[in-house]
Amino acid sequence: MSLSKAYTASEHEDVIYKQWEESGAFNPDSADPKAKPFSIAMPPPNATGTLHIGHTMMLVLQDLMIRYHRMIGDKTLWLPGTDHASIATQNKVEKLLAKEGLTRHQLGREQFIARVEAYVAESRTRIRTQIRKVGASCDWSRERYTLDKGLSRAVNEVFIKMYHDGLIYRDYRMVNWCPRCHSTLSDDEVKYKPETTQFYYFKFGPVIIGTARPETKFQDKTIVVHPNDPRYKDFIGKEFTTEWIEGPISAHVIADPIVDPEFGTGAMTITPAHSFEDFDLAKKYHRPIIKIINENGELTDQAGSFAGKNARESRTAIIEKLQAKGVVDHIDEDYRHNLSVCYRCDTPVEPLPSLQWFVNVNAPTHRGKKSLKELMRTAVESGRISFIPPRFEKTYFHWIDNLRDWCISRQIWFGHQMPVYYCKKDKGGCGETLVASEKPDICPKCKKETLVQDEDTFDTWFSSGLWTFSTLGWPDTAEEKAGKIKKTGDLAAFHPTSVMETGYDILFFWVARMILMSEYVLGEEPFRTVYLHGLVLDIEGKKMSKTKEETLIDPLDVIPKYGADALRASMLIGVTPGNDLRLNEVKIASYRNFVNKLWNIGRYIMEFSEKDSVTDTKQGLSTADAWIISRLNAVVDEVTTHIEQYRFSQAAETLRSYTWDELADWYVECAKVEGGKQPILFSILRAILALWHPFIPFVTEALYQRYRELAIPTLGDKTKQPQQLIVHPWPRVQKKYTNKKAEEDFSLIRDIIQAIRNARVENGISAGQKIQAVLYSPTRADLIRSHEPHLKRLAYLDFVTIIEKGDRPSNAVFLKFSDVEIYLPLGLMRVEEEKTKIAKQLDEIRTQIELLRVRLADAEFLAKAPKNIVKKEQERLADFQDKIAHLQEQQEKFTA
RNA sequence: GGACAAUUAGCUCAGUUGGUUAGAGCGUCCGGUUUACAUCCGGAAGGUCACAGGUUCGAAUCCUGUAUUGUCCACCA
Repeated sequence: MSLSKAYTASEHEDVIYKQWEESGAFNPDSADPKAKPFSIAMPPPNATGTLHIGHTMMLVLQDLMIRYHRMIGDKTLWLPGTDHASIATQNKVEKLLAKEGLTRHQLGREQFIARVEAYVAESRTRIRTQIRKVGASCDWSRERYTLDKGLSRAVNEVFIKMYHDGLIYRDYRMVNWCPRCHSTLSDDEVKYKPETTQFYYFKFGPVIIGTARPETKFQDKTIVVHPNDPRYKDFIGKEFTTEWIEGPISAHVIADPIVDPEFGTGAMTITPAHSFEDFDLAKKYHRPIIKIINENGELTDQAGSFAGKNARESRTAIIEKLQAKGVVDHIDEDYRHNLSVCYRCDTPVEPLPSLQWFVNVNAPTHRGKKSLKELMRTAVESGRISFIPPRFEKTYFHWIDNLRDWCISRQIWFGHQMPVYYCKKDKGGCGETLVASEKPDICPKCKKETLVQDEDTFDTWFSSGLWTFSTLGWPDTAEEKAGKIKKTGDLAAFHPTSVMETGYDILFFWVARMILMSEYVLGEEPFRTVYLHGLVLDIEGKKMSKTKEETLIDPLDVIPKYGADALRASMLIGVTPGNDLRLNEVKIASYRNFVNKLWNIGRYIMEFSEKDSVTDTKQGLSTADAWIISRLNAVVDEVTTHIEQYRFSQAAETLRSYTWDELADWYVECAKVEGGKQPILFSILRAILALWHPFIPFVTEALYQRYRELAIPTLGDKTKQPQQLIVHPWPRVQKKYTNKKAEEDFSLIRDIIQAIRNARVENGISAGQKIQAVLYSPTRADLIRSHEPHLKRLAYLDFVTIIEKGDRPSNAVFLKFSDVEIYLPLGLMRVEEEKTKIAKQLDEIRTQIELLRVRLADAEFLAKAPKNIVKKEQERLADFQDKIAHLQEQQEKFTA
């Protein structure tokens, strides 16, 4: 079967993926057990539906690293999975239910969870297919899900461990509450939206106070001012009665330096239950915490006639009422601040006091008495974990410094339920709180069957924080004795993982928490390198969103159209770590062309190159042969270094330039002239297919399989030819093929041809028209003579004269490289244009010469610059002077 | 308010520790179906590397400041 003229990705991709999967290549168990391990835990996509372009980004980068390491012979594991994503998934299903006119409360916890599980099962199936579409070579036999039994056990074990270590506590504290999700949110789960709103000034007893949230102020009975504020000095400690929303209220004035005299009127009231700062103040001065807003966002009985009404919606009515009482001093209509909203549903967050579970990040742990904060910090400070790009280390440290205790309980139904049991007093129990991995039948204290499990579930990041090791069989694969941990199985083989590759947007949510968990639980880092990629933006530089269909790139639309390889290339080339990527369809289409070009290079080599004379190689290599092989050697070296240094884009750029500019444009053309080049062409093809494979696995695999069918002997290459490219050894640098002489010789031939082509176009010679050339060179005539057929074909010449000495033609276009002079006697030569061109060149070179002369006359430069640089500059000057002499010579010929 | 990026050709972006005349892709212009590829080939035009200082023999690259854009963090009632 021959290859088609154009590469149609959709005809190959699914077939090839199936072959890979069935071959077992994805599973590290098929690698040499003694090989060096390389592992990546795939960031588990949320089980909320479908993959988007951001997921493709991570898959593509990770697959590149995984394929490279597999090819260099590492025991390579890429472990895939999905995250139950408690709030996100619950919200999604709630939205679906809403379409049926149902709420989760109507269904009840059990039925609701069943609905969510069904939805998740469907999502997971869909996600698996989508991951395959991108070409991700992950080990499906080790796929995990955060709600798997083993992983759920891991969550309980860690919680219990922390509890007994004194790191977990339950407290009535201010939390971020989302009235829509009906749950707490951690500090990181709160987003801020700039907003312009009203800021109200009220006459409150003797002072005027300002607020943006009058609906929280029903029971404000304390005024705070700055102790040194002269305006209020006399009021401090005084008590008074004032007219307020629901009638007169008595309040008194205290002083605290927390108040900023510059802000508003410099006087504020304390709302203990609905502001983080006020809560702390209220505790400091022993004020009662009175809840004005409940968990539904409604006003409580404390709001008198407003009780039961939505708090935010009541604001206008409250203001009207206060206005009627003449309490409103004035209203600032242009108050700009940030509104706190839920990161999952955009609903304004209500700070309110609530009884929740927290992780203490400052208390000493059993790991050398270091706090969790310190553990997180030292893992990076010590250099055990490094970031790419490194600047994110600063961001990470800054986050740690500002970290407060982590609220881990959520009032969400879907997730890991807290392993906490209460002996209920209202059932006749003793009120004991019990933390245990399994529910005990009876209360161990009062021996009654009165235990009820805590209804709350864990913050989803608590479980995903364990991802690098819970997926490798922890806790069964580790044993801790006297502070020493013994790992077994996959955990011993693959942890710490090698690289964590993810978007910088979840640095805090996830990356930091994985470091926390692994350092605490295992006393080792979860990964050695953190590679952070940027966001995928649309052409306008905005984050892609489903609502903007015109600029949205959906991998599932694009892959069938352009191929997964094209999409992969467009996300790998011209992209640098940590920087956002603007993506559009035009870019993907251009890489489709790029893939097709590679296909055709392969197709030419395998199906059109001359098949005879395998023996030719015995006669030695031609200049072109030696050159392309020498260059390949350099390219293998460069590409390998770039990949090892995580410079993927530069690796691809190096390869692209070799494949196009050297192999396709020059060597293949020379091979046509010289003939009988199959062994070399095949050898090079195989190497570049291997080098390209991590970037564009499908087209390279498709070509390789055809290659194997043909079984053409290659040049001195004894490396194994496995059935599939995915397990082909990575090309190695072979120093004996490095040939600087051939590189120099060939570049002279190339320069000559290019100069002739250029002169042809500039003199209006049509592409098909053959011309004559006279080449003069005292030292390189033999080399040129041996490339006469090349010159003829590639520069479109019908007659070439090559001489060492003697007369040169006059009235011809004249070009020069080192001692090679080229004369093109063109009948219709454009004399004026030639003259102008020469004059322009002379100008440019003279400027350069002037610069160089100044530099080389500079004593400081000569004294301080390295010798090789000085030497280079001297050579350049000589070169320029040489050139200028020839240009002048040429000029004279025209004027003659 | 603090921090971090980015600013290089019309567009999207590279440019590894400072060292030739700063590169690529796309786009533009001119020419072309030469038996792998028009999803192609040949040729060309196009940049005072945001701005102002500084360090250096030498700066797109290092330092300081400014401007613009973006992101993150904090947040005052």
